[in-house]
Amino acid sequence: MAATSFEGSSSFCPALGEDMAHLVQQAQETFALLQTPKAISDFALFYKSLGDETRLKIVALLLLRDLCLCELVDGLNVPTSTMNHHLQMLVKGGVIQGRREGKFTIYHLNEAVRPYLPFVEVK
Amino acid sequence: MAATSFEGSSSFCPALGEDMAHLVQQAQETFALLQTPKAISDFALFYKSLGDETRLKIVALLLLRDLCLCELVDGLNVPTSTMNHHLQMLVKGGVIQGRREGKFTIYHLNEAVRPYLPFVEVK
DNA sequence: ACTATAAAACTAGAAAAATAGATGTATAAT
DNA sequence: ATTATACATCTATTTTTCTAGTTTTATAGT
Repeated sequence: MAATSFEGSSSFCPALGEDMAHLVQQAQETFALLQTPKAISDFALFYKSLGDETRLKIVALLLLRDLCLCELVDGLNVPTSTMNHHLQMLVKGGVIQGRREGKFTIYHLNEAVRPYLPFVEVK
Repeated sequence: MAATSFEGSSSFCPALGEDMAHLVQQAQETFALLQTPKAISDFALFYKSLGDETRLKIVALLLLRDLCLCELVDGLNVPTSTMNHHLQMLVKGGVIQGRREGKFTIYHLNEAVRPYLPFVEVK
């Protein structure tokens, strides 16, 4: 019945069904990213949170020193609610943390992410 | 006329207008990211292109070896046109490159981006 | 060579889902 | 009461995904 030599594959690609299934399995064993649904969703959130020009400017300022929301509003000239929205995206992405100090919330870059910011000058 | 001590600033934030303007200027001098509109847009595109679960899976597979579109379709089980769209986003983001070989387009990870992929196991 | 066929990749367009940004209100600290 | 932040909601825009159709390349047959 089967007209082709490869069961389950109707493709003439370089690597057929069997080969790709094997490669996908190898990737799952190699990268923590692929081992749980949460892992991959966390990584996607991390990159997504950095994929916006305003948020990159926020990160650049936080690389120099910790800043509160109102300072960032002042420096980058965006509305408070918009700034708050962007800061929460960066918190969800694991890029920054906020700590309450009196009536201010001071935002701080997670040091662990520094190596993954290509625009940081490495001396 | 001015009721406050700081012209142009109505804020009692830790750092006021003058201070923030200075910090923003310092950031512009420090980070190439902030020096041209194209630079920041390129970085945003880079991160945006990685901020999607399907595209992270593509990158994981391309870390193992070069693959054509149809192999990725076979391995990740998404429609051809959807895969093509994601591959073009990754190309625009500077994460991968494609080269035509006969009727295939082989996609290849740009080696320069490896250090910025946190999910790569470093041995 | 010429034609027909099929595979692989690309493109166009639209529906569905997610996000950016604005407005207004609520909470917390001084 | 004032200031700083958080939140809830809404609209406009963007992104994701899919269907369908087109182009390019390779192969088979004549």
